[in-house]
Amino acid sequence: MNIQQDELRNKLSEAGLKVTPQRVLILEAIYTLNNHPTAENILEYISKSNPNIATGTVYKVLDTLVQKNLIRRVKTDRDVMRYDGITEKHHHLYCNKCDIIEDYNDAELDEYLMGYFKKKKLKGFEIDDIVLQIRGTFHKC
Amino acid sequence: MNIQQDELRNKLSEAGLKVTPQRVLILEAIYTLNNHPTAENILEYISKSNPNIATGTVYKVLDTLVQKNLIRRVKTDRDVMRYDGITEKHHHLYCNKCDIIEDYNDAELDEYLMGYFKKKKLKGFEIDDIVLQIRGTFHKC
DNA sequence: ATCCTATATGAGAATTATTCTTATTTGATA
DNA sequence: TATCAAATAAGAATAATTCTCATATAGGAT
Ligand SMILES: [Mn+2]
Ligand SMILES: [Mn+2]
Ligand SMILES: [Zn+2]
Ligand SMILES: [Zn+2]
Repeated sequence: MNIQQDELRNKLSEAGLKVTPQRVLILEAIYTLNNHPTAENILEYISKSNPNIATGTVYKVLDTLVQKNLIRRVKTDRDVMRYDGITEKHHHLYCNKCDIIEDYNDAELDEYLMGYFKKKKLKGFEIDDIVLQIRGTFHKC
Repeated sequence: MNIQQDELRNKLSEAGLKVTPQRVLILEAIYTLNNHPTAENILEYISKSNPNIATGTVYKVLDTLVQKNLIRRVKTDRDVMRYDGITEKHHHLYCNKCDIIEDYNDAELDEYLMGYFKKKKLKGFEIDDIVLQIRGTFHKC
């Protein structure tokens, strides 16, 4: 995991952020814990190896990372925030039966949508980004 | 507004819910306050005419209405819940500059997407519903 | 029309997620 | 190695939501 550590450190300093152990740990946790962890998930994971990290620090760092586009917030209809380490365009499958949010990549569809909205301009609105929230149920659930 | 009141009462009893003044008021508030109000928005609106409604009741009723599919929760990346009185399929424009979430209807696109995912089965996942979250900026913002 | 009872509400305490405050520590730069 | 703006720890504070329970009420039964 040391090689990744260097990547993480680079990401942070490229974003103009001081490289602190807490920030590295939090980024690492987000990449390791897939399925769009909550602040609490992250805190819990880190606490195992590093029980002295402060709750407030986790929230503060998460905000900073979002601000610098190193991570993203995930839209949900729950009152707990979830975070996404993948900043490249992708969509989400939301399960009705459990709280898994799975990534869904579809370059073909993205291309279609890009073309579709290039033609069909929405009056009064400049589109930055389109994410599909696909609700449904995993067979395993 | 009395004609609508009857509709609201019908909706409630058709859903198997007792028709209480609070439930009618809350449904009415959601339809009146467009832009996907929060519980607080709803409470504030109702309190003008009905200052004795309890906060807990608003949350309780909102949950009940969601359960019975009379309203929907709206996915956001904020920690306040928002509600949608429109239960028919539609998409959302999220503004980067303000907290407006505007409805977007597009039957043509819906049809395309339905066809697209009918062919392209997602392995292990049964799709119920697809909502586009279109992020961007309103020109006025 | 009145009664009955399961259900809903009001009031406010409790909980949960998140933010804020402040003293202390630390990463990066010179 | 010294400097200092920025970051963290600790825990108090706040905001959103949920819970508890005593009282009220909608709607079916009488
Ligand atoms: Mn994702
Ligand atoms: Mn809507
Ligand atoms: Zn599931
Ligand atoms: Zn706006």
